[in-house]
Amino acid sequence: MASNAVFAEIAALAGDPARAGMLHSLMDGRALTASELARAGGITPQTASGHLAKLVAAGLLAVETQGRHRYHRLASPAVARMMESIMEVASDAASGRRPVVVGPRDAALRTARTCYDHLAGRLGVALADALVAGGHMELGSDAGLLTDSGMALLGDIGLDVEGIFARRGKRTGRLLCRPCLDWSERRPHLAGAVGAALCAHCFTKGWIRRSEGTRAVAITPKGQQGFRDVFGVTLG
Amino acid sequence: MASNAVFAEIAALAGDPARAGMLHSLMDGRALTASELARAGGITPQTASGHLAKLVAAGLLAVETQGRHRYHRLASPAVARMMESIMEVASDAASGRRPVVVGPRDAALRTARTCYDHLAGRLGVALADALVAGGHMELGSDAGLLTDSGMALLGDIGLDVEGIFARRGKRTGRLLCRPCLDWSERRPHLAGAVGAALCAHCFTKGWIRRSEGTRAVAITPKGQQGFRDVFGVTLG
DNA sequence: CGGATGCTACGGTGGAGACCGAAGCATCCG
DNA sequence: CGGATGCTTCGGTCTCCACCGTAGCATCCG
Repeated sequence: MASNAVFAEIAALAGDPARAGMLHSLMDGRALTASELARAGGITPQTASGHLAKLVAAGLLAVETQGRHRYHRLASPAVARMMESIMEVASDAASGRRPVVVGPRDAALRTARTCYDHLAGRLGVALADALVAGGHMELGSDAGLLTDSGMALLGDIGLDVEGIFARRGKRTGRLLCRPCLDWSERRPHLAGAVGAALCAHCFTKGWIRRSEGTRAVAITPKGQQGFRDVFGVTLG
Repeated sequence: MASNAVFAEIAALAGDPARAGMLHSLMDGRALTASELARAGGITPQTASGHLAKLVAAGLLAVETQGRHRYHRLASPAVARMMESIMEVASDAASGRRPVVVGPRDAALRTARTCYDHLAGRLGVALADALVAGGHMELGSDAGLLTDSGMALLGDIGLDVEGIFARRGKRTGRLLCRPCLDWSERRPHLAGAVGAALCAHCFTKGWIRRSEGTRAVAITPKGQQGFRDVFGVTLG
Protein backbone atom coordinates (compact mmCIF):
# COMPACT_ATOMS: atom_id res chain seq x y z
CA MET A 1 0.00 0.00 0.00
CA ALA A 2 1.40 3.37 -0.97
CA SER A 3 -0.41 5.04 1.89
CA ASN A 4 1.94 3.30 4.28
CA ALA A 5 4.89 5.36 3.07
CA VAL A 6 2.99 8.59 3.53
CA PHE A 7 1.91 7.49 6.99
CA ALA A 8 5.49 6.79 8.01
CA GLU A 9 6.63 10.08 6.57
CA ILE A 10 4.10 12.06 8.59
CA ALA A 11 4.88 10.20 11.78
CA ALA A 12 8.62 10.58 11.22
CA LEU A 13 8.19 14.31 10.78
CA ALA A 14 6.54 14.50 14.17
CA GLY A 15 9.13 12.14 15.60
CA ASP A 16 12.14 14.42 15.56
CA PRO A 17 12.71 16.14 18.92
CA ALA A 18 13.30 19.56 17.43
CA ARG A 19 10.27 19.38 15.16
CA ALA A 20 8.17 17.97 17.97
CA GLY A 21 9.10 20.95 20.10
CA MET A 22 8.07 23.34 17.37
CA LEU A 23 4.78 21.59 16.75
CA HIS A 24 4.17 21.50 20.47
CA SER A 25 4.56 25.24 20.80
CA LEU A 26 2.00 25.73 18.04
CA MET A 27 -0.61 23.67 19.88
CA ASP A 28 -2.21 26.79 21.28
CA GLY A 29 -3.43 27.63 17.81
CA ARG A 30 -1.37 30.75 17.36
CA ALA A 31 1.03 31.48 14.51
CA LEU A 32 4.72 31.90 15.37
CA THR A 33 7.68 33.16 13.39
CA ALA A 34 10.52 30.95 12.25
CA SER A 35 12.87 32.42 14.87
CA GLU A 36 10.45 31.83 17.71
CA LEU A 37 10.01 28.26 16.54
CA ALA A 38 13.76 27.78 16.36
CA ARG A 39 13.96 28.76 20.00
CA ALA A 40 11.08 26.43 20.84
CA GLY A 41 12.92 23.57 19.18
CA GLY A 42 16.24 24.42 20.78
CA ILE A 43 18.05 24.76 17.44
CA THR A 44 19.58 27.47 15.28
CA PRO A 45 17.42 29.40 12.79
CA GLN A 46 19.07 27.83 9.75
CA THR A 47 18.33 24.33 11.01
CA ALA A 48 14.79 25.32 11.87
CA SER A 49 14.32 26.71 8.40
CA GLY A 50 14.92 23.31 6.90
CA HIS A 51 12.56 21.63 9.32
CA LEU A 52 9.83 24.17 8.70
CA ALA A 53 10.14 23.75 4.95
CA LYS A 54 9.58 20.02 5.34
CA LEU A 55 6.62 20.48 7.66
CA VAL A 56 4.99 22.91 5.26
CA ALA A 57 5.67 20.67 2.26
CA ALA A 58 4.04 17.77 4.08
CA GLY A 59 0.97 19.83 4.88
CA LEU A 60 1.42 19.84 8.63
CA LEU A 61 2.00 23.57 8.82
CA ALA A 62 0.61 26.53 6.96
CA VAL A 63 2.75 29.59 6.45
CA GLU A 64 1.96 33.22 5.84
CA THR A 65 4.55 35.85 5.00
CA GLN A 66 4.25 39.24 6.62
CA GLY A 67 7.07 41.58 5.79
CA ARG A 68 10.30 39.92 6.75
CA HIS A 69 8.55 37.54 9.13
CA ARG A 70 7.11 34.18 8.22
CA TYR A 71 4.30 33.09 10.48
CA HIS A 72 3.73 29.38 10.82
CA ARG A 73 0.67 27.69 12.28
CA LEU A 74 -0.82 24.20 12.37
CA ALA A 75 -2.39 23.55 9.01
CA SER A 76 -5.64 22.06 10.29
CA PRO A 77 -7.52 20.76 13.32
CA ALA A 78 -6.66 17.29 12.06
CA VAL A 79 -3.01 17.98 12.80
CA ALA A 80 -3.89 19.13 16.30
CA ARG A 81 -5.95 16.00 16.84
CA MET A 82 -3.03 13.90 15.70
CA MET A 83 -0.77 15.64 18.18
CA GLU A 84 -3.28 15.11 20.96
CA SER A 85 -3.65 11.44 20.22
CA ILE A 86 0.11 10.94 20.20
CA MET A 87 0.29 12.79 23.51
CA GLU A 88 -2.29 10.45 24.91
CA VAL A 89 -0.21 7.41 24.02
CA ALA A 90 2.96 9.13 25.23
CA SER A 91 1.25 9.96 28.47
CA ASP A 92 0.24 6.34 28.96
CA ALA A 93 3.78 5.22 28.24
CA ALA A 94 5.37 7.76 30.55
CA SER A 95 3.03 7.05 33.43
CA GLY A 96 3.67 3.36 33.08
CA ARG A 97 7.38 3.87 33.47
CA ARG A 98 7.63 6.62 36.03
CA PRO A 99 5.29 8.02 38.69
CA VAL A 100 4.93 11.19 36.59
CA VAL A 101 7.35 13.73 37.92
CA VAL A 102 6.58 17.26 36.85
CA GLY A 103 8.50 20.32 37.86
CA PRO A 104 7.08 23.34 39.64
CA ARG A 105 7.60 25.35 36.48
CA ASP A 106 4.60 23.57 35.04
CA ALA A 107 2.30 24.87 37.76
CA ALA A 108 0.78 27.53 35.54
CA LEU A 109 0.34 25.06 32.72
CA ARG A 110 -1.39 22.60 34.96
CA THR A 111 -3.82 25.20 36.20
CA ALA A 112 -5.06 26.42 32.86
CA ARG A 113 -3.79 26.31 29.30
CA THR A 114 -5.03 26.16 25.75
CA CYS A 115 -5.02 22.90 23.85
CA TYR A 116 -5.06 24.04 20.22
CA ASP A 117 -8.41 25.79 20.27
CA HIS A 118 -9.97 24.82 23.60
CA LEU A 119 -9.21 24.91 27.33
CA ALA A 120 -7.27 22.28 29.25
CA GLY A 121 -5.68 21.85 32.65
CA ARG A 122 -7.55 22.07 35.91
CA LEU A 123 -9.76 24.81 34.52
CA GLY A 124 -10.71 22.79 31.44
CA VAL A 125 -11.47 19.69 33.45
CA ALA A 126 -13.40 21.65 36.09
CA LEU A 127 -15.57 23.28 33.45
CA ALA A 128 -16.32 19.93 31.87
CA ASP A 129 -17.16 18.45 35.26
CA ALA A 130 -19.40 21.38 36.11
CA LEU A 131 -21.30 21.09 32.84
CA VAL A 132 -21.83 17.39 33.39
CA ALA A 133 -22.83 17.83 37.03
CA GLY A 134 -25.32 20.52 36.10
CA GLY A 135 -26.95 18.29 33.51
CA HIS A 136 -25.77 20.54 30.71
CA MET A 137 -23.62 17.95 29.04
CA GLU A 138 -23.11 14.23 28.82
CA LEU A 139 -19.56 13.05 28.35
CA GLY A 140 -18.45 9.56 27.49
CA SER A 141 -15.06 8.24 26.52
CA ASP A 142 -15.84 8.51 22.83
CA ALA A 143 -18.25 11.39 22.50
CA GLY A 144 -20.02 14.23 24.21
CA LEU A 145 -23.47 15.69 23.95
CA LEU A 146 -24.76 19.13 24.79
CA THR A 147 -28.19 18.92 26.39
CA ASP A 148 -31.00 21.40 25.89
CA SER A 149 -30.19 23.04 29.20
CA GLY A 150 -26.56 23.25 28.15
CA MET A 151 -27.51 24.99 24.94
CA ALA A 152 -29.60 27.44 26.93
CA LEU A 153 -26.78 28.08 29.39
CA LEU A 154 -24.22 28.83 26.71
CA GLY A 155 -26.77 30.95 24.88
CA ASP A 156 -27.33 32.95 28.05
CA ILE A 157 -23.71 33.99 28.35
CA GLY A 158 -23.80 35.18 24.77
CA LEU A 159 -22.48 32.22 22.82
CA ASP A 160 -23.86 31.89 19.31
CA VAL A 161 -24.78 28.24 19.65
CA GLU A 162 -26.79 28.04 16.46
CA GLY A 163 -23.91 29.58 14.57
CA ILE A 164 -21.58 26.81 15.69
CA PHE A 165 -23.87 24.13 14.39
CA ALA A 166 -24.47 25.95 11.14
CA ARG A 167 -20.74 26.16 10.50
CA ARG A 168 -19.44 22.85 11.77
CA GLY A 169 -22.25 20.36 12.25
CA LYS A 170 -23.26 19.40 8.80
CA ARG A 171 -25.61 16.60 9.57
CA THR A 172 -27.02 17.16 13.00
CA GLY A 173 -27.66 19.57 15.78
CA ARG A 174 -26.50 19.88 19.30
CA LEU A 175 -23.69 17.43 19.72
CA LEU A 176 -20.25 18.28 18.51
CA CYS A 177 -18.55 18.01 21.79
CA ARG A 178 -15.47 15.91 21.76
CA PRO A 179 -13.69 14.63 24.83
CA CYS A 180 -9.96 15.26 24.89
CA LEU A 181 -7.84 13.48 27.42
CA ASP A 182 -5.95 15.90 29.62
CA TRP A 183 -2.29 14.93 30.02
CA SER A 184 -1.93 16.63 33.38
CA GLU A 185 -5.26 15.74 34.93
CA ARG A 186 -5.71 12.48 33.06
CA ARG A 187 -9.42 13.20 32.77
CA PRO A 188 -11.45 14.19 29.73
CA HIS A 189 -12.21 17.83 29.10
CA LEU A 190 -14.31 19.68 26.58
CA ALA A 191 -12.94 19.94 23.03
CA GLY A 192 -14.61 20.00 19.63
CA ALA A 193 -16.59 22.86 18.20
CA VAL A 194 -18.30 23.65 21.47
CA GLY A 195 -15.03 23.63 23.39
CA ALA A 196 -13.42 25.91 20.83
CA ALA A 197 -16.32 28.34 20.92
CA LEU A 198 -16.37 28.40 24.70
CA CYS A 199 -12.64 29.05 24.83
CA ALA A 200 -12.81 31.86 22.29
CA HIS A 201 -15.69 33.35 24.21
CA CYS A 202 -13.70 33.37 27.45
CA PHE A 203 -10.97 35.32 25.70
CA THR A 204 -13.29 37.93 24.23
CA LYS A 205 -15.05 38.34 27.54
CA GLY A 206 -11.72 38.93 29.24
CA TRP A 207 -12.07 35.95 31.57
CA ILE A 208 -8.69 34.57 30.61
CA ARG A 209 -5.54 36.07 29.14
CA ARG A 210 -2.60 34.51 27.34
CA SER A 211 0.74 34.51 29.12
CA GLU A 212 3.77 35.50 27.11
CA GLY A 213 5.59 32.68 25.38
CA THR A 214 3.66 29.77 26.84
CA ARG A 215 0.49 27.81 26.39
CA ALA A 216 -0.58 28.70 29.92
CA VAL A 217 -3.43 31.15 30.34
CA ALA A 218 -4.09 33.36 33.33
CA ILE A 219 -7.55 33.66 34.84
CA THR A 220 -8.47 37.32 35.36
CA PRO A 221 -10.44 38.57 38.40
CA LYS A 222 -13.37 39.03 36.07
CA GLY A 223 -12.91 35.42 34.99
CA GLN A 224 -12.80 34.19 38.59
CA GLN A 225 -16.19 35.76 39.07
CA GLY A 226 -17.59 34.62 35.75
CA PHE A 227 -16.55 31.01 36.15
CA ARG A 228 -17.99 31.00 39.66
CA ASP A 229 -21.29 32.65 38.77
CA VAL A 230 -22.00 30.80 35.54
CA PHE A 231 -20.45 27.42 36.15
CA GLY A 232 -19.91 27.29 39.89
CA VAL A 233 -16.21 26.70 39.32
CA THR A 234 -13.61 28.10 41.72
CA LEU A 235 -9.90 27.59 41.18
CA GLY A 236 -7.25 28.40 43.80
CA MET B 1 9.18 19.86 29.20
CA ALA B 2 10.12 16.22 29.58
CA SER B 3 6.92 15.08 27.94
CA ASN B 4 8.21 16.43 24.67
CA ALA B 5 10.92 13.80 24.51
CA VAL B 6 8.42 11.02 25.09
CA PHE B 7 6.15 12.47 22.46
CA ALA B 8 8.95 12.50 19.90
CA GLU B 9 9.94 8.98 20.84
CA ILE B 10 6.44 7.63 20.26
CA ALA B 11 6.05 9.46 16.98
CA ALA B 12 9.48 8.32 15.81
CA LEU B 13 8.56 4.73 16.58
CA ALA B 14 5.56 5.03 14.30
CA GLY B 15 7.65 6.89 11.74
CA ASP B 16 9.82 4.07 10.52
CA PRO B 17 8.45 2.43 7.35
CA ALA B 18 8.98 -1.11 8.60
CA ARG B 19 7.40 -0.45 11.99
CA ALA B 20 4.59 1.48 10.34
CA GLY B 21 3.85 -1.52 8.17
CA MET B 22 3.73 -3.80 11.17
CA LEU B 23 1.48 -1.45 13.14
CA HIS B 24 -0.70 -1.07 10.08
CA SER B 25 -1.23 -4.79 9.81
CA LEU B 26 -2.33 -4.89 13.43
CA MET B 27 -5.01 -2.29 12.87
CA ASP B 28 -7.63 -4.97 12.48
CA GLY B 29 -7.28 -5.71 16.19
CA ARG B 30 -5.92 -9.21 15.82
CA ALA B 31 -2.70 -10.51 17.31
CA LEU B 32 0.03 -11.61 14.90
CA THR B 33 3.26 -13.53 15.38
CA ALA B 34 6.68 -11.96 15.00
CA SER B 35 7.24 -13.73 11.69
CA GLU B 36 3.99 -12.53 10.22
CA LEU B 37 4.82 -9.01 11.28
CA ALA B 38 8.27 -9.28 9.74
CA ARG B 39 6.61 -10.11 6.44
CA ALA B 40 4.18 -7.24 6.88
CA GLY B 41 7.09 -4.87 7.39
CA GLY B 42 9.09 -6.28 4.52
CA ILE B 43 12.09 -7.12 6.69
CA THR B 44 13.89 -10.18 8.05
CA PRO B 45 12.78 -11.76 11.33
CA GLN B 46 15.90 -10.67 13.20
CA THR B 47 15.35 -7.04 12.26
CA ALA B 48 11.69 -7.29 13.14
CA SER B 49 12.58 -8.72 16.51
CA GLY B 50 14.45 -5.57 17.43
CA HIS B 51 11.62 -3.35 16.24
CA LEU B 52 9.03 -5.32 18.16
CA ALA B 53 11.08 -5.17 21.34
CA LYS B 54 11.13 -1.37 21.07
CA LEU B 55 7.42 -1.14 20.36
CA VAL B 56 6.60 -3.31 23.34
CA ALA B 57 8.98 -1.39 25.61
CA ALA B 58 7.31 1.85 24.58
CA GLY B 59 3.88 0.47 25.34
CA LEU B 60 2.57 0.54 21.79
CA LEU B 61 2.27 -3.22 21.55
CA ALA B 62 1.32 -5.94 23.97
CA VAL B 63 2.81 -9.36 23.61
CA GLU B 64 1.68 -12.80 24.67
CA THR B 65 3.78 -15.92 24.38
CA GLN B 66 2.11 -19.10 23.25
CA GLY B 67 4.49 -21.99 22.86
CA ARG B 68 7.19 -20.95 20.45
CA HIS B 69 5.06 -18.20 19.01
CA ARG B 70 4.89 -14.65 20.29
CA TYR B 71 1.65 -12.92 19.49
CA HIS B 72 1.72 -9.14 19.26
CA ARG B 73 -1.28 -6.83 19.26
CA LEU B 74 -1.92 -3.12 19.68
CA ALA B 75 -1.64 -2.33 23.37
CA SER B 76 -4.76 -0.18 23.62
CA PRO B 77 -7.52 1.60 21.69
CA ALA B 78 -5.51 4.77 22.26
CA VAL B 79 -2.79 3.41 19.99
CA ALA B 80 -5.37 2.61 17.33
CA ARG B 81 -6.81 6.10 17.62
CA MET B 82 -3.33 7.54 17.23
CA MET B 83 -2.83 5.52 14.06
CA GLU B 84 -6.16 6.66 12.69
CA SER B 85 -5.43 10.29 13.36
CA ILE B 86 -2.04 10.05 11.66
CA MET B 87 -3.74 8.36 8.71
CA GLU B 88 -6.16 11.22 8.51
CA VAL B 89 -3.35 13.75 8.24
CA ALA B 90 -1.47 11.51 5.81
CA SER B 91 -4.60 11.18 3.73
CA ASP B 92 -4.99 14.94 3.56
CA ALA B 93 -1.36 15.32 2.57
CA ALA B 94 -1.49 12.64 -0.09
CA SER B 95 -4.69 13.92 -1.65
CA GLY B 96 -3.28 17.40 -1.79
CA ARG B 97 -0.30 16.24 -3.77
CA ARG B 98 -1.67 13.63 -6.06
CA PRO B 99 -5.12 12.80 -7.40
CA VAL B 100 -5.16 9.68 -5.22
CA VAL B 101 -4.13 6.73 -7.30
CA VAL B 102 -5.09 3.40 -5.84
CA GLY B 103 -4.45 0.06 -7.40
CA PRO B 104 -7.09 -2.55 -8.21
CA ARG B 105 -5.61 -4.74 -5.51
CA ASP B 106 -7.28 -2.47 -2.99
CA ALA B 107 -10.74 -3.18 -4.33
CA ALA B 108 -11.61 -5.60 -1.55
CA LEU B 109 -10.23 -3.24 1.06
CA ARG B 110 -12.29 -0.39 -0.29
CA THR B 111 -15.46 -2.42 -0.16
CA ALA B 112 -15.25 -3.53 3.44
CA ARG B 113 -12.52 -3.84 6.01
CA THR B 114 -11.97 -3.63 9.73
CA CYS B 115 -10.47 -0.53 11.28
CA TYR B 116 -9.08 -1.78 14.61
CA ASP B 117 -12.37 -2.87 16.14
CA HIS B 118 -15.05 -1.47 13.84
CA LEU B 119 -16.10 -1.52 10.19
CA ALA B 120 -14.78 0.77 7.47
CA GLY B 121 -14.83 1.05 3.70
CA ARG B 122 -17.99 1.33 1.65
CA LEU B 123 -19.80 -0.98 4.02
CA GLY B 124 -18.86 1.02 7.09
CA VAL B 125 -19.84 4.31 5.51
CA ALA B 126 -23.07 2.88 4.11
CA LEU B 127 -24.09 1.56 7.53
CA ALA B 128 -23.40 4.92 9.12
CA ASP B 129 -25.37 6.69 6.42
CA ALA B 130 -28.28 4.27 6.80
CA LEU B 131 -28.39 4.77 10.56
CA VAL B 132 -28.41 8.53 10.14
CA ALA B 133 -31.01 8.45 7.37
CA GLY B 134 -33.28 6.24 9.45
CA GLY B 135 -33.09 8.59 12.40
CA HIS B 136 -31.22 6.03 14.45
CA MET B 137 -28.10 8.10 14.86
CA GLU B 138 -26.83 11.64 14.67
CA LEU B 139 -23.31 12.10 13.42
CA GLY B 140 -21.28 15.29 13.54
CA SER B 141 -17.64 15.86 12.79
CA ASP B 142 -16.70 15.57 16.45
CA ALA B 143 -19.18 13.18 17.94
CA GLY B 144 -22.05 10.82 17.36
CA LEU B 145 -25.23 10.02 19.22
CA LEU B 146 -27.40 6.94 19.21
CA THR B 147 -31.08 7.88 19.32
CA ASP B 148 -33.77 5.94 21.14
CA SER B 149 -34.87 4.33 17.90
CA GLY B 150 -31.26 3.40 17.22
CA MET B 151 -30.96 1.71 20.58
CA ALA B 152 -34.16 -0.19 19.85
CA LEU B 153 -32.94 -1.24 16.41
CA LEU B 154 -29.64 -2.58 17.68
CA GLY B 155 -31.43 -4.27 20.56
CA ASP B 156 -33.73 -5.97 18.06
CA ILE B 157 -30.87 -7.65 16.23
CA GLY B 158 -29.58 -8.97 19.51
CA LEU B 159 -26.99 -6.41 20.53
CA ASP B 160 -26.55 -5.98 24.24
CA VAL B 161 -26.81 -2.20 24.20
CA GLU B 162 -27.08 -1.79 27.95
CA GLY B 163 -24.01 -3.92 28.41
CA ILE B 164 -21.95 -1.62 26.22
CA PHE B 165 -22.86 1.40 28.27
CA ALA B 166 -22.27 -0.40 31.51
CA ARG B 167 -18.78 -1.35 30.45
CA ARG B 168 -17.56 1.70 28.58
CA GLY B 169 -19.72 4.73 29.26
CA LYS B 170 -18.92 5.61 32.80
CA ARG B 171 -20.70 8.88 33.04
CA THR B 172 -23.59 8.79 30.64
CA GLY B 173 -25.89 6.66 28.61
CA ARG B 174 -26.55 6.26 24.96
CA LEU B 175 -23.82 8.16 23.20
CA LEU B 176 -20.45 6.59 22.73
CA CYS B 177 -20.41 6.72 19.02
CA ARG B 178 -17.30 8.20 17.57
CA PRO B 179 -16.90 9.25 13.97
CA CYS B 180 -13.79 7.93 12.22
CA LEU B 181 -12.75 9.42 8.93
CA ASP B 182 -12.57 6.79 6.23
CA TRP B 183 -9.38 7.07 4.17
CA SER B 184 -10.91 5.50 1.10
CA GLU B 185 -14.34 7.06 1.19
CA ARG B 186 -13.25 10.26 2.92
CA ARG B 187 -16.47 10.23 4.90
CA PRO B 188 -17.09 9.51 8.57
CA HIS B 189 -18.16 6.06 9.64
CA LEU B 190 -19.16 4.51 12.91
CA ALA B 191 -16.43 3.85 15.47
CA GLY B 192 -16.36 3.94 19.25
CA ALA B 193 -17.98 1.44 21.55
CA VAL B 194 -21.12 1.14 19.44
CA GLY B 195 -19.11 0.64 16.26
CA ALA B 196 -17.02 -2.03 17.93
CA ALA B 197 -20.04 -3.85 19.25
CA LEU B 198 -21.80 -3.73 15.91
CA CYS B 199 -18.71 -5.06 14.14
CA ALA B 200 -18.28 -7.91 16.61
CA HIS B 201 -21.93 -8.74 16.26
CA CYS B 202 -21.67 -8.96 12.49
CA PHE B 203 -18.86 -11.49 12.87
CA THR B 204 -20.71 -13.67 15.35
CA LYS B 205 -23.83 -13.59 13.23
CA GLY B 206 -21.81 -14.72 10.22
CA TRP B 207 -22.60 -11.63 8.19
CA ILE B 208 -18.96 -10.94 7.45
CA ARG B 209 -15.83 -13.05 7.40
CA ARG B 210 -12.15 -12.19 7.60
CA SER B 211 -10.05 -12.74 4.51
CA GLU B 212 -6.70 -14.37 4.97
CA GLY B 213 -3.79 -12.04 5.56
CA THR B 214 -5.58 -8.76 5.01
CA ARG B 215 -7.76 -6.25 6.75
CA ALA B 216 -10.46 -6.76 4.14
CA VAL B 217 -13.60 -8.60 5.17
CA ALA B 218 -15.94 -10.50 2.88
CA ILE B 219 -19.69 -10.08 3.10
CA THR B 220 -21.43 -13.46 3.22
CA PRO B 221 -24.74 -14.16 1.47
CA LYS B 222 -26.34 -14.17 4.89
CA GLY B 223 -24.77 -10.78 5.47
CA GLN B 224 -26.06 -9.43 2.17
CA GLN B 225 -29.54 -10.31 3.33
CA GLY B 226 -29.04 -9.07 6.88
CA PHE B 227 -27.62 -5.71 5.88
CA ARG B 228 -30.46 -5.26 3.41
CA ASP B 229 -33.26 -6.30 5.76
CA VAL B 230 -32.07 -4.51 8.89
CA PHE B 231 -30.35 -1.44 7.50
CA GLY B 232 -31.53 -1.23 3.91
CA VAL B 233 -27.95 -1.40 2.73
CA THR B 234 -27.02 -3.14 -0.53
CA LEU B 235 -23.43 -3.39 -1.73
CA GLY B 236 -22.42 -4.50 -5.24
C1' DC C 1 21.42 54.67 0.91
C1' DG C 2 23.63 51.75 4.54
C1' DG C 3 23.21 49.01 8.51
C1' DA C 4 20.35 45.76 11.08
C1' DT C 5 17.12 41.96 11.16
C1' DG C 6 14.68 37.71 9.56
C1' DC C 7 15.02 34.00 6.80
C1' DT C 8 17.00 30.70 3.45
C1' DA C 9 20.64 28.02 0.55
C1' DC C 10 24.91 25.34 0.55
C1' DG C 11 28.66 22.27 2.12
C1' DG C 12 30.80 19.40 5.37
C1' DT C 13 30.75 16.73 9.67
C1' DG C 14 29.14 13.49 12.97
C1' DG C 15 26.11 10.30 15.05
C1' DA C 16 22.09 7.47 15.28
C1' DG C 17 19.87 3.54 13.75
C1' DA C 18 18.05 0.29 10.19
C1' DC C 19 19.56 -3.73 8.15
C1' DC C 20 21.30 -8.43 7.58
C1' DG C 21 24.37 -12.74 8.41
C1' DA C 22 25.80 -15.80 11.78
C1' DA C 23 24.99 -17.95 15.88
C1' DG C 24 22.45 -19.27 20.12
C1' DC C 25 18.23 -20.55 22.90
C1' DA C 26 13.52 -22.28 23.53
C1' DT C 27 9.73 -25.12 21.82
C1' DC C 28 7.35 -28.55 19.10
C1' DC C 29 7.23 -33.00 16.70
C1' DG C 30 8.38 -37.57 14.91
C1' DC D 1 16.52 -37.87 21.33
C1' DG D 2 17.48 -35.27 17.08
C1' DG D 3 15.83 -32.32 13.53
C1' DA D 4 12.82 -28.43 12.41
C1' DT D 5 10.70 -24.13 13.53
C1' DG D 6 10.20 -19.53 15.81
C1' DC D 7 12.47 -16.05 17.92
C1' DT D 8 16.33 -13.42 19.81
C1' DT D 9 21.22 -11.65 20.48
C1' DC D 10 25.50 -10.02 18.64
C1' DG D 11 28.68 -7.64 15.36
C1' DG D 12 29.60 -5.04 11.53
C1' DT D 13 28.25 -2.16 7.57
C1' DC D 14 26.12 1.57 5.48
C1' DT D 15 22.87 5.03 4.60
C1' DC D 16 20.39 8.89 6.10
C1' DC D 17 19.75 13.15 8.23
C1' DA D 18 20.13 16.55 12.00
C1' DC D 19 23.19 20.10 12.87
C1' DC D 20 25.87 24.27 12.32
C1' DG D 21 29.11 27.87 9.98
C1' DT D 22 29.31 30.63 6.23
C1' DA D 23 27.21 33.21 2.96
C1' DG D 24 23.45 35.24 0.29
C1' DC D 25 18.73 37.43 -0.39
C1' DA D 26 14.69 40.15 1.10
C1' DT D 27 12.73 43.56 4.22
C1' DC D 28 12.55 47.23 7.57
C1' DC D 29 14.43 51.52 9.57
C1' DG D 30 17.11 55.71 10.43
